[in-house]
Amino acid sequence: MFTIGKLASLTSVSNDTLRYYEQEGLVEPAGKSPAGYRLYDKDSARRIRFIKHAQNCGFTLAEIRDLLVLRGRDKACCGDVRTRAVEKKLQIESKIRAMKAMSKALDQLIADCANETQPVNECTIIAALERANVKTPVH
Amino acid sequence: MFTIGKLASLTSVSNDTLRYYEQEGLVEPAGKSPAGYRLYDKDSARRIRFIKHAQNCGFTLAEIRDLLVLRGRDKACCGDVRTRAVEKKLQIESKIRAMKAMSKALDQLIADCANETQPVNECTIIAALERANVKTPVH
DNA sequence: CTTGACCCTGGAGTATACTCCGGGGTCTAG
DNA sequence: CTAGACCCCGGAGTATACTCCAGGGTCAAG
Repeated sequence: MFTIGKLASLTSVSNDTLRYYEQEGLVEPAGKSPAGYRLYDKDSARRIRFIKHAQNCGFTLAEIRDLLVLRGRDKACCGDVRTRAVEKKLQIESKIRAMKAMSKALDQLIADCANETQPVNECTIIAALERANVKTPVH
Repeated sequence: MFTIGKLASLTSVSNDTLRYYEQEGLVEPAGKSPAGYRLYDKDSARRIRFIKHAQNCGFTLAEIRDLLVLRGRDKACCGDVRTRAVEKKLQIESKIRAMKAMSKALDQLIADCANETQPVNECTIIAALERANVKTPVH
């Protein structure tokens, strides 16, 4: 069990952010010291890392809360829980496709840059994106 | 040449957002009508779609402006331009890895949900993420 | 028993990316 | 020539995700 500052340095997240996450229902301290200090354990650190990964994947805190709830339900593994998981997966996959297209486009750009004799094609990136026929999800 | 409303409906973006993008230096109308109406062409629509794709990939508007500038430079294809492209690519690839890990984790979750006899493993998502050993870039 | 490093709460402030509004011009169809 | 649908600008408001105080308590070391 350690205090907030330790968790903060373990996860490269500020104390304020951790308190904010708690306020938003994303993490709960494992306990509290007599003086009212928040106390955390290794699972807390895992949870924070998960949140950061998910954020890095483009999820909002609200969505991440959903994912965590989804993970938390030990039994109620039916209907909407599964549906949400499938939804998220489709979302992620569409993002991956978009990102791969971007990556390819950048490859092209980098390649064009490599042989400096050729000027950069005006539309390298856009063309690559359009070839990839990526669908941007409508929010 | 068409007006802002048309571009808005073509790209599923609001008039306000288009004006905001202009203000932020992401798009310029191809021209203006005598009355001062913004006039756009097909390239404008492409550009907007590019912005949306890039946003969907987790780029900020500031970064997208960079990407567009990068794309725009017909000659100055050296040094920092190339460097930035390489940087972006690394960024994207790290995100793709993280997203693949998320996707796999969700697969597992969905699979667990499929045979409802088994309760959901408490740590399915987190465990998968940790197996994937994803590095979250420090901003 | 004080100093410095830590913790608490509540609330205000910031950056990003829109979104909405008021007040007013433009333009096309009837 | 007027009604309705469109456009303009400037500025205020909103949601998200922090970030930074102020004012005060806790605690281990010297």
